[in-house]
Amino acid sequence: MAMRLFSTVGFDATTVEDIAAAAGISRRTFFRYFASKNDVVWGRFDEGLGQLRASLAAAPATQPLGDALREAIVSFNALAPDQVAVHRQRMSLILSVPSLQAHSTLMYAEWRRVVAEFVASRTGSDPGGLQPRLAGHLMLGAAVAAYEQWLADPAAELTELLATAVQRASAGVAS
Amino acid sequence: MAMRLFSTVGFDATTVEDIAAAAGISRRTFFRYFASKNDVVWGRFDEGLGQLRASLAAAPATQPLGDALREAIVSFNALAPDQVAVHRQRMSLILSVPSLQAHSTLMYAEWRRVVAEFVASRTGSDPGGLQPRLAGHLMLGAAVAAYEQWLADPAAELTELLATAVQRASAGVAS
DNA sequence: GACGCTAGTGGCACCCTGTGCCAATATTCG
DNA sequence: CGAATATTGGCACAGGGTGCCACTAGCGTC
Repeated sequence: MAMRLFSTVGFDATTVEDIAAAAGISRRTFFRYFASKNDVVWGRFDEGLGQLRASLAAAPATQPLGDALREAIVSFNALAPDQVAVHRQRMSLILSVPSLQAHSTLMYAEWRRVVAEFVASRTGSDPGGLQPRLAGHLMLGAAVAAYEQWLADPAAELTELLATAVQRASAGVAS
Repeated sequence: MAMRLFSTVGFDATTVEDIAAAAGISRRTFFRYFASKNDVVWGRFDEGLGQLRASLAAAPATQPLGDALREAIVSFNALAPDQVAVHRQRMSLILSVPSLQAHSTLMYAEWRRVVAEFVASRTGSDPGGLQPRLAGHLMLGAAVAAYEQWLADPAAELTELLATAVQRASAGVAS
């Protein structure tokens, strides 16, 4: 609903007042449902993080670190066909609107933490150490690069781009 | 000057009004020197980017891609001993204050572009392609991970952390 | 020195996001 | 039904950021 406004009027040009009016609630109430205007675009991202965490935890211990990460990240970003258009819209906003681009970093921080903790648990190291932290950053970088590429090329397959990018990036993760 | 306020009072608690007053100018004039309060912390970052670009361009063509990137990034972040404390302060703010953390993404975008363009020029590919873009993200991830580690451990050597992190990350950059 | 041009400055009003506070209104439970 | 409790909405406010305009400082020219 709000997304419709964002895509027609533009994110910056849409005020919280507008969104609230469209939703039939007051401005004040809007801020009880969303911590910020930015958060509207992200939906239930934190729930998705739980899935990612679970998916990583479920990886067989015999599976190489890089493979486990790749599979989890790819499936984390798998989409039902009818959601592709919406998701493309969403990601397009996140990666192109400065305000959202900036805000994304705060969302990604948690995402990186999930990856770092998994890597730490696998290597028996401190999640705050260089290797797990680096792994989080590299995996994130790969994912974002894949998304940018996906948005730039409508014909491209997100899943493939992600697999390729994560694959390459994981070369730097192996101890 | 403004940094002093940030480190004593805190970034969020310091208003633009405060900064302007401390600098002996008006609020309105402040915004003619800085596009935003966030930008105060970044100083002349774009000038530094020019150096990075030049440093990369100056790398001998025979030097492997990864080595060229590592050397350029390490020297880009080299500091005179008397600037270490200030820089630590600055980076600590950038990496811990949410508002600055978010804003940093916008700064990093240019940084990544520099790396991507260099990689593209080396591999004769499109700077907007997956590989150069991925290289930008991986190098950035490595650099940020190194910085986080540096801040977490006062005894650590930034140069070494950067070299290590970039070294690992560049495994994913080689064609 | 007087004049006019220009760049820098500051003040003002304004919009927007985000938050604290409190009254009003639903909703649920006894 | 009545009381306890969420949910809501209105209001006022702080703070970042911007457009507009008047004022002033500086500087070259005559």
